[in-house]
Amino acid sequence: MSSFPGRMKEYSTISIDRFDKENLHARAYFLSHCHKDHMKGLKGPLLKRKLKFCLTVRLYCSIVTKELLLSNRKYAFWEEHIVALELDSPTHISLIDEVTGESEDVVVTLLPAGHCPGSVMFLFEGAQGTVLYTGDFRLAVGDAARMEHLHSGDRVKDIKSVYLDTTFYDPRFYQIPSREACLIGIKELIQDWISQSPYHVVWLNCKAAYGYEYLFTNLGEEFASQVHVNSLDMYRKMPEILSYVTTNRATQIHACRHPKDEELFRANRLPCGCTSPDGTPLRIISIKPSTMWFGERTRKTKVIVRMGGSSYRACFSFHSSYSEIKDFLSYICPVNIYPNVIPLARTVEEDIQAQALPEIVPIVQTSCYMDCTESNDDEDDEDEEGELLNSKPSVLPARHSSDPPSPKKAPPTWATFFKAEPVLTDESSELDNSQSSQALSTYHTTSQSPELFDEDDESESVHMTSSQSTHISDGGTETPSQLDTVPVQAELDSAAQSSKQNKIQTNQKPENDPHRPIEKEPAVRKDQSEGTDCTEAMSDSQVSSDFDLPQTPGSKAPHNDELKELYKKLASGEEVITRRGQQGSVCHHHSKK
DNA sequence: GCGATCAGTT
DNA sequence: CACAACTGATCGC
Repeated sequence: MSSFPGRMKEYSTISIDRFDKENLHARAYFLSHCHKDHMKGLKGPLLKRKLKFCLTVRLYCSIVTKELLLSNRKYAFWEEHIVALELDSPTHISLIDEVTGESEDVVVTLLPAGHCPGSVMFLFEGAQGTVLYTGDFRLAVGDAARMEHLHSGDRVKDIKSVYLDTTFYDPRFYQIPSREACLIGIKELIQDWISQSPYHVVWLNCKAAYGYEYLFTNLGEEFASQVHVNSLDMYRKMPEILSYVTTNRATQIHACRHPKDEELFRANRLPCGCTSPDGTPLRIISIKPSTMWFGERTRKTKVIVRMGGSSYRACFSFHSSYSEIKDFLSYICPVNIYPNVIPLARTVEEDIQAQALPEIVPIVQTSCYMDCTESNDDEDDEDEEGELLNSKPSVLPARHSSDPPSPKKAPPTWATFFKAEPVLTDESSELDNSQSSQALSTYHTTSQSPELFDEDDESESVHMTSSQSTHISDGGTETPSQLDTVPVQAELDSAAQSSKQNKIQTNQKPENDPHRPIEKEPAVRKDQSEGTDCTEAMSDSQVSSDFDLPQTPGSKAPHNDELKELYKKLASGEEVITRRGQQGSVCHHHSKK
């Protein structure tokens, strides 16, 4: 769950994925994807009112996100204020203060995030440096290298800060099976089941959130059928999704939902109530997509787990694993890393502090991130079994250096979800309980034994239970909403105009940036281990017991009082250097050669 | 009655 | 069993 307060240190007049409280004063808004925890305040009356007076305020997002957002009427009032941007198209934006007229320019580029349809990362470039807000993301190892706009020429851009999806930023979540592997497991399970008879059906127990669409499309493709869902409205303009989903219940694959669906399932009913035409009871299995993770040295990774009876869990993750995050970071080598997800259960006392902690605190400041893992074997948390595949380098993906970025290669498979071509759509039925069930077709007589999926029960170290508490007290001292009811300066919305093909050069080096990385070579060789001075530590205030990251060597934990002061300063927008005791320490980036 | 928040569930 | 959302209780306006 995102706990990003909305604003970044470098470009504080814009708000991202957060629309309440202080964010009401932003000059521009950005939405990385359409999940509720990133839309806090977005339908609020305060914001609605602001839009009436602030004529230059816009909401920037991907085309798909705009489509999904507007498919919910509660956000319809945004329609005239949304600027939908193409992926990978640097766009100039003027951030205008409508009161003073002062203005700041940034160039934003949307990068595919692979988290759900329409999800993007925002790359901002301007006078305050290049910063990346990742939103939530699921990228595979090596994906960063394939993103053209992270590069300038044949080297990685100097990235000052990254605001990072830290959901699984913990060595416990070292690996999560790839999308492809998960898909294969799910396909096998489904194949084995539905091929037994037309009465064998599967229910995909998906949560009410975007992100399962690629499952639907792949399964639809694989089994030459469509997946039953509750509604098609949101996909109205997304033909490549639309063609694989249906509201017709006569299919063997369901992803429909009902408030009591689990209960219904236990009674051998589908959420939609579908039954077979001839009264033969359906044989239903449920498959619940859920995240499964494995330690660094775990050899086999089960992708399907039988829960007993006819329910299964299938591996599925919306977020990158620890090793995927590491790979991403080690490639882009940001100077600062700020967590977007702070998973900790605070004590009451800490909660008090938290009220004054609206701002993000860097968890890492270093000019060389990688190699850090070399030194500390992040508590070998429970990868008991020594196994092969202990290729240490896996932490630090080898390739890079000599590998010139290959932006040509197909970026994260989700590219297709970023298209939203208008398409004529019919409206579809509702839940008319009863008939309408044409005979279930597709009768595969290939009966098979149900034992495909990874069935290695050798002590595998799977999931641990931790408490990724979603209770992070809402940062931000509530300030009386000084709703800027300001005179409107009908400044042309040239601001909102996309001047595409602005291949901006990113060699701007903000002069007054104390954190400025020293001539960074993006490409990182992973062989030398000079990284002992690299830091990998969360600000103590942010560290939950779940994370236990080693503290920066040579640094000391600030006391509560110090932290309080710091938070106050941050809250007031005062410039604060939060650099943590690692002054002279530098991770030299060796040239790629 | 609406919305925000929290606790509990899934 | 790890996401993200829904439900219901409570509180305030």
